[in-house]
Amino acid sequence: MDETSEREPSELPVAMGHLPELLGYALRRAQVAVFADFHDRFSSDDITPAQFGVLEVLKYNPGLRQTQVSAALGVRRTNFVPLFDGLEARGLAERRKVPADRRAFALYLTPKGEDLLQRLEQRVCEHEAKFTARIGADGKQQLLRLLHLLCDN
Amino acid sequence: MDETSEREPSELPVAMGHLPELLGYALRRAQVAVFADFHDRFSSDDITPAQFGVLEVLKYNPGLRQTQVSAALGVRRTNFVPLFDGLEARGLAERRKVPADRRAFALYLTPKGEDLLQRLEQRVCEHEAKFTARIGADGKQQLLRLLHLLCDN
DNA sequence: TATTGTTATACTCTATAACTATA
DNA sequence: TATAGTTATAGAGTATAACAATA
Repeated sequence: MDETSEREPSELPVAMGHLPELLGYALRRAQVAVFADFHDRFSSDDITPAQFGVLEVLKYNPGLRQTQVSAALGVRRTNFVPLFDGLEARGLAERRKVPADRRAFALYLTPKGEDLLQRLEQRVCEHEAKFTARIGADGKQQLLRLLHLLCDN
Repeated sequence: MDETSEREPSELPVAMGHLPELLGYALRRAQVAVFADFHDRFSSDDITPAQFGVLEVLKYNPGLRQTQVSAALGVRRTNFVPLFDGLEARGLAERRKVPADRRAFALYLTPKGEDLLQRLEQRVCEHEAKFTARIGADGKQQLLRLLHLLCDN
């Protein structure tokens, strides 16, 4: 194949227009990059970011009601059911009946879930460190501040 | 209902543990917030962020091959097919045969697509302005810089 | 009547394998 | 043998409606 004529279209860089200046586009790309690294590190443990979030909330709020956990994480209560089922089936967390309200379940980590979470938290720090290395510790604090401002209105 | 005893669990704020300091968690929340606003503004035009990205890339790279467009946007070529089909069916963009390579398609905006994109771009500025108001113009530039550093390695 | 948790379901996104027609 | 585009398909993630048990 003739190199000069063949490479004609593919060697030119693609102009992205205004996309790089759009917050939504930049946020999506960054989120995909960070979640991909999370997946690389934790798929062998069968832990997704959403599952990690549930474990983390239960650690600091043992006994919270199912609907409160799902609301805090921005997951609809209907989608939270299979999400928590997976953790419970693996013995990482459990539902307990609440005498005061027989409709409700209070959620808790099991000892096994606490152990796993502790080990996960250490490795999450390494995951964070990978990206902190790219933007610096100050950069990370600035970034978190700006991201929270974006959400919290 | 007795207010003091009833509110016991729901009135306490939920502790989010380390989640607010995790880049992935903060990025996801911010992205959801920004995309929700995009959806509010553009769902009546049946335009998703991904479709807007395609139109934008075609505006600045008319005649680019299908695979190049999908690669530039981080969409697998197999998923790009129905994405572009939707735009083509609505007369916003089109595939043209390439004489030099009869396997390939070169992609173009139609005049109708150019018109729509111009109107979309104006309204995307309003969408951006909503979030820029929360973090300031400097904040936005800092945020974009940090987000790009996070991806570009 | 309203709320908690659940089921069923549907729609979008994303991911893989395999096909066709060309190169 | 490799590449461009396509099809089929399967798995997540996310959305709504409706139900049973309980408040």
